Amino acid sequence: MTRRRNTDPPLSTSDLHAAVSQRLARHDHRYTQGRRRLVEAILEAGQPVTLPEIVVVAPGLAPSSVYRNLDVLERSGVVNRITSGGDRAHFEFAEPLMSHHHHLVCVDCGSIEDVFLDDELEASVDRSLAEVAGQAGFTPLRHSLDLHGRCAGCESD
Amino acid sequence: MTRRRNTDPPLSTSDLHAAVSQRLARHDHRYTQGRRRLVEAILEAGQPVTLPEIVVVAPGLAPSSVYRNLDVLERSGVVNRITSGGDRAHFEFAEPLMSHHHHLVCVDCGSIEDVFLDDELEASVDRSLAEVAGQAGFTPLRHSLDLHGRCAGCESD
DNA sequence: ATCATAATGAGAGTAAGTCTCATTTACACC
DNA sequence: GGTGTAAATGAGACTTACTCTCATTATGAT
Ligand SMILES: [Zn+2]
Ligand SMILES: [Zn+2]
Ligand SMILES: [Zn+2]
Ligand SMILES: [Zn+2]
Repeated sequence: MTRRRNTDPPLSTSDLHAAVSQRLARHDHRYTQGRRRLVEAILEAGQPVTLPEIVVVAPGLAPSSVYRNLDVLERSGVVNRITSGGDRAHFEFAEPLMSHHHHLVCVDCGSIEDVFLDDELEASVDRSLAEVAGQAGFTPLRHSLDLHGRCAGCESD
Repeated sequence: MTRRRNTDPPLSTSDLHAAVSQRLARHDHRYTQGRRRLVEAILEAGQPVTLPEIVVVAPGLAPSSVYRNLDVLERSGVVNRITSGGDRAHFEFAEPLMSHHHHLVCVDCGSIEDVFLDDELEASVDRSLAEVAGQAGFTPLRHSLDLHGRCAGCESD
């Protein structure tokens, strides 16, 4: 598994758009204005976002279209859907558009924050998971590692 | 974080019931017949189960009561809710009623299988997570580590 | 046994997310 | 720049996993 590292420089906005366009084209999808605005809304957020958060940042986007396009972007490898944060799904850019990382999930408010672990630990995790997967006849795609707890805001209440 | 290990002997059924009863009592809840049957259904499954799977194994349990009781059991520290497997939540016994472990999540069928990693890796993971949590002012409770991929059944299609 | 309180269950209600379909937009070709 | 074709859009109906309500029943303490 080769992946973007914490120490890699971030993609520029134009590189991001180019990469998204390329991935959509590979799946015979068009990079329309609505999808551009959706991608920019996720980029501006800088953290995993829910649908209402997207619509606030990018008003005028129809919820039904945003849902459909998040689906298209997910299937095209542009975004990841995160289901750890309560009843609303969060979305963020998928690797390699974003460096490999993990999440602090608040059990009270459901907010999700990105964190980066060092590459040695990631390698050990992948090795161990590959081993148990092999024993189960399971074909690995990616791992997710969340720390559940209370964020600074909720802890102080 | 002290936790049950892979190498610990499993709890006997009567020990399980006693532990569940104690945890419920601690939260001023009663260990009723319905809750006993629910706990036994989860025990018999031996893997994380969804509500329909519970109702098949334990017919006669009213879905509304099962949902309510899964909630009570979760708040009492008896079961964990797993939301990684598609649109239905899966439930399993929480630590320390079950040894600490992780999940193989099939991206096609949503099934979830338990896997156990060695204690050294778990310790490294906890150490790294504690570090990034501290930097973010985040209070850790537990980690979750899933491997997403395709199970043997779905891969062969 | 009695009592106070918690649990039950049938069904109504909620809300995140999906589907439908008439209209609009994007791209390929000229 | 026009034209044609297939994909994308969006308003709203629909689905469904789950929660809530409330009249009835089971539970455990005394
Ligand atoms: Zn993230
Ligand atoms: Zn990782
Ligand atoms: Zn498990
Ligand atoms: Zn672990």
